[in-house]
Order: sequence, then structure tokens, then C-alpha cells
Amino acid sequence: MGRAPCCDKQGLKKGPWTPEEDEILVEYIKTNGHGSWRSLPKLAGLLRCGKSCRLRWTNYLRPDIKRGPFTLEEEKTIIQLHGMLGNRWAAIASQLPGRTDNEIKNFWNTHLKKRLVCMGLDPQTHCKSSTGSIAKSSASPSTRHMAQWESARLEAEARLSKESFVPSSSSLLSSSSSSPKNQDSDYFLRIWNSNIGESFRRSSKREEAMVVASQSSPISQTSTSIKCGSGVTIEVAVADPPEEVECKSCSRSAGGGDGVVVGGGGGGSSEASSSNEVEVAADEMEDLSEETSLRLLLDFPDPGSDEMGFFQGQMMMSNISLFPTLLNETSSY
DNA sequence: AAAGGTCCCAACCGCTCGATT
DNA sequence: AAATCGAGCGGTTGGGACCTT
Repeated sequence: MGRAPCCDKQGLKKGPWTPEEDEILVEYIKTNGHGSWRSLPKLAGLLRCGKSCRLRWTNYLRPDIKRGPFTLEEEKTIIQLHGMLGNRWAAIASQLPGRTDNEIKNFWNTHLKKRLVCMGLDPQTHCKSSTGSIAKSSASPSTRHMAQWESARLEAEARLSKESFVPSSSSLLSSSSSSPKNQDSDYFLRIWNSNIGESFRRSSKREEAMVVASQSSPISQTSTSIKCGSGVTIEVAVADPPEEVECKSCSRSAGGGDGVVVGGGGGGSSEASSSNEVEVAADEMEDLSEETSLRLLLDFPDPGSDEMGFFQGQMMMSNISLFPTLLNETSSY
């Protein structure tokens, strides 16, 4: 089906906005709200298309936009969220009040990405470019993110479910004294239930459809699922199914070939879990060491290793700041 | 001081999705 | 069910600002 252009481009202005145009747009939105972006330019008397007006407003003129350089805290947040979400700039921006997706995207592409590359890390996977398990190197970033999300979500839910039945001593304590693991799990669930999680679930559904389509295609990249020791099924897109991959949630190896092909996954917002065939026994989850469970949350390598040590931020409840080191290594921007 | 190169970011483009007709 | 619309998202780029030689 044809998609009509967003506007009739003839006679419409393009390029940088003038202060006069800005003023007209701001004044109009202040008094009338933006309403329909498509009709706004005409109503406001601007020779711009609605899309251009929307972008100008959301990326530049909105009163709540925060200007100025990114703080270290913001940088940390961006890196952490990018590790979880990939290039979902809008979702990342929603966690940084006053910052726009465009701004974050630019900042990532011009500063943070280079920084990771300089450190020998793949900016997409946040892993060392030349190393990593087969699963890490073979699975698409989004597939990896899906597995991470699903694993972490299930773990957090299992823990909360257990706590709701067995009031442990820790649950009687104040929140300030709850364990870091609890805080991290809760943190994860909050994100999962936020618009970030929603955004992720939506895109996961999309990916699932693509996986199914690719599987039905005679010439397609093989996508295989592998069940690990703790019962988590991992979807791995590979040219040739690996003999063995390491499960991110339990660090146990999982043999290839015996997995039943499943739809990709991630989309665990609800019933989707069953379609993913991801079954995790809560008691098995308890076997996970605290450290392991935290690592799986963000697919962290062993914190003891030099790999991704910089990635320890608020999510890890670590007091170690990696940024001074980072900043020393790279010139200011 | 001037020329050439690089960096940075505002804006555009094309695509997808959900809602509506 | 198909077509269309409106909105939003992520990738890309043009050109000004800044830096280096």
C-alpha cells in the first residue's frame, strides 16, 4: 500500500529554523497546544511541514528540554541502558528527563561509541570485539537483549513470588537495608513495567515475527533455541548451530540441536512466556549465586575480569566509579 | 592568516506501527 | 481486509564550527 507523503512539499521551507519561525511555533503551541501536527503549520502560519514542526518542537523548543553537556550520571545511564536496550533511543531518552532521543543518539554516535571502540569494545554488544562466547558473537544484539531481559525478568518475578509466600526476615527490614540483589531485581522490574519495557516488548514481538519468517524461508539464517541447565531456552541466530553455548542466566552450558525451535522471545509481557517456552523453576533460580544473577541482568562479564569493568554503575550498586579512569584515557570532548 | 580536515548536531528521510475509514 | 492517515522512531547527512598544518 502506498504511503502518502507527510505533506505537500511544494512551497514548504526546509533547512534550519529561523528565530522568527521558532517564535511563531512556540507561541502557537503555548496557546493552542500542538493538536494535529499535520494541520499545525497551516493554522500557525508556518511554511513548514507538520513533521518538521514536531521535530523542531520535541528536539529543540520544548520548554522542559535540558541543555548543556551530559553529566557523568547521564553518561552512565546511557551506557547502561544502551547495554540493555540497544539503539532504542526513545526508550533511553525516557529515562533521562529533559534529554531528547536525537540528542542522546548524537551523543552516543559522537562520543560514547568512540569511547567504547577505543577501549576495544563492540559498541553494539558492549563486549570485547574479538572475544566472547559463540552465543555472544553469533546472536544478534537484539536477540541477546531479549534473552537478557527475559532471564532477568523471570528471576526477579520468581524472587518476588517467593517472598510473597515466605515473609523472610529481610522483607521485614526497612527498604534501606534490603540486599543489593533485591534492589537490582526491583529496579529491573520497574524498568520492565515502564515504557522502556513496553518498547522492548513491542520490538520483541516484531523480532519474533521476523524469526518465524526467516525460519520458514528456504534460504534463511538458522535460528536455534537451546535449553540450558536451569530450563531457560535461549534463542540464538547462527549460521551453523553451535555445539555448545553458555547460558547467560546460569552459566551452564547448553547443548545445541536438542532445542525445539521457538519464536524469539523476549516478549514476555504476559502470556508470551508460554509461547517462548521459557520455563524457570523458582527453586532453581535460588541456586543462582547473587553475583551470577546480577551479572545476567545486564549480561555482565565477570566483574573480576577487565572486560566491561567500566560498566559497573548504579545498577550494580557499586561505589566504584569507572569514569575518572575513562575520562583520563580519553580527551575531553 | 589561510587552507584543508575533522567534528558535531540540527534537521531530514524513510520506515514502521496503531488507529481509523 | 485493504487502504490511508498521523505519529513516532532510528539512520543518515549537510553545513557550520572548530582544529590543525
